[in-house]
Amino acid sequence: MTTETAVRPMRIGEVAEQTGLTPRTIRYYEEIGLLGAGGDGSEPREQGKHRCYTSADVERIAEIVRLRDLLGLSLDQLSQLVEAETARAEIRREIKETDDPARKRELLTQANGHITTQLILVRSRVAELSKLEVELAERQLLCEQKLAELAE
Amino acid sequence: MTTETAVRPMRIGEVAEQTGLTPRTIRYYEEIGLLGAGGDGSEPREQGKHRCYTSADVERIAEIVRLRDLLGLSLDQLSQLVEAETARAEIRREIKETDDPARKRELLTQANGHITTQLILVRSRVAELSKLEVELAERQLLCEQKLAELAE
DNA sequence: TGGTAAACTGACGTTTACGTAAGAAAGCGA
DNA sequence: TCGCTTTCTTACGTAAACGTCAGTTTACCA
Repeated sequence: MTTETAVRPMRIGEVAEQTGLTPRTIRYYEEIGLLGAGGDGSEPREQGKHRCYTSADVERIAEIVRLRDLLGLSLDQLSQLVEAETARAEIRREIKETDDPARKRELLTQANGHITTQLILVRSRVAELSKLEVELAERQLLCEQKLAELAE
Repeated sequence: MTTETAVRPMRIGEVAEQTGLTPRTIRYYEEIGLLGAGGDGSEPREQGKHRCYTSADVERIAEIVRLRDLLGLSLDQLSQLVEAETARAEIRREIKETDDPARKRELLTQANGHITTQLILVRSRVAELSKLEVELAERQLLCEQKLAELAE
């Protein structure tokens, strides 16, 4: 009797459905190094065999897509930003497996750095957009005032 | 003696500098209808003659670039969003020149609609990004907590 | 009224981000 | 084990957004 609630492996088609991407796009992202080579973090997959993903992989991919859409970065910039999300998966895996507290600290610090980088970018983007929003709102107000004057 | 403080006409190179675009890009935007055909709102420019822009044109172009960068839209979507920014320049010009209050009201209402459309888009984008920001911040907190546990 | 810097008009080239087609191989249920 | 669906790899195709000549033409100024 094995653990029934274990990670159900998925193939590329299902991942594509759940992320809104196409299989081709997923392969392409893997090709340019934006996604990890095997699918999940296990052994690098043998030539010709089907890719295999876990639900954790799906979450990571979905998040990359989210960053892509919201920040409008090129895939190249995106790669740098997530600094091979692959590596992060690697990190998470290693965090759970290692017992060395020094190593654990190192990994956590690294992950924290990645998050911080992303936060900085997101926040600056929010700031810029907010500024734009204010300016647009002001113009809208002006427009409405003029309309009100005309109506009196 | 002419009005010395009048609109100083600019040529494409200067506009490029001020907007951070290249002359080619400006011509391209004009080519696809994102920018108006002549430069400024005067007569449509004769074949072969230099394009001529006013500082108002520069502002409009800069704003289009801003929307492009912040929203990450395709130039096609962007065209729809600003609905030929040309038209808006046209509207402004006509607003100043017309004395017909009915026409004026119509133009103002139209301009207001454009602004509203942009505001909706910007606001939804801000909302999405803010949500992402919160999630990233939560993760960051978690990371730091774990690090703190390790350090005790 | 030359001369020169900057601009104009094609037209083809390039990069990014995938789409699409073809033939072979893998997986999985019956 | 057979058959069918889904993937795999390879490779060429494509749309968007410009870059880059090349040969002319303007616009400005000494």
